[in-house]
Amino acid sequence: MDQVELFKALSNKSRLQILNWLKEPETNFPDQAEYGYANGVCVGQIQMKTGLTQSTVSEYLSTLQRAGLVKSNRVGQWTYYQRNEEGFALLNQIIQSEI
Amino acid sequence: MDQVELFKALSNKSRLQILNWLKEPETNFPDQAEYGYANGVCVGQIQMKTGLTQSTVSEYLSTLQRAGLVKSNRVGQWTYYQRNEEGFALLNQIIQSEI
DNA sequence: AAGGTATATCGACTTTTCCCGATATGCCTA
DNA sequence: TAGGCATATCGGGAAAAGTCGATATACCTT
Repeated sequence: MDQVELFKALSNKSRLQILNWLKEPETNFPDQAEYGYANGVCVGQIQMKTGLTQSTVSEYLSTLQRAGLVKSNRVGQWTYYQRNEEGFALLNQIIQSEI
Repeated sequence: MDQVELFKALSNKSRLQILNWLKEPETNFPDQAEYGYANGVCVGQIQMKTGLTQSTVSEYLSTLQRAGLVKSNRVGQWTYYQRNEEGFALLNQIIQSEI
């Protein structure tokens, strides 16, 4: 992953919010409860909370995934997203030793 | 400092390079030796190493300063820039607890 | 005071990002 | 297999960032 792309992914208020919300899915996405949180939170839930359009949120999630900050699981017609803590570990490492 | 602005400042290859070079000014800016490194490295040295124009580098340094990642000292007609480690500490904190 | 040097700011152009609506894809169910 | 959802992708208009050359500012020297 390119460092610049990683920081670009973080350079947007909505994307930062999404990452933060996904730290506590139970708290921030209560409507997801009936489907469980094991796979993450589905796009529609995230979209509602952001107030952005579906296409924008889908694209933002792709951006975060390309940056390695989230990972996705497709289950049926839903795509669940959750944080990818390995990506955050890499981010920390970049900041500690490469910047 | 706004988080988004902080990450935007980091979303550019040249600015990342500058920050990295400033970790070891003696190694990366040997021509600065005759003026010392106590106040940092002056804009002209940084400009030469980047290969960008003077105006671009001056603006980039302002961007980094607004983000809190470098600090400047004006001495005569020179402006010396150096890393601001407090800014990096804040960056770490943001990543640890706010993202 | 005049000229020279280092840096900052301005104006402009190009490229990228933001965010949308429309459409396509994939999957599920009747 | 048709229709209905959930998500992804496409195309585009507006705003922001990247980068330059030209000009302004500040300071230093003579």
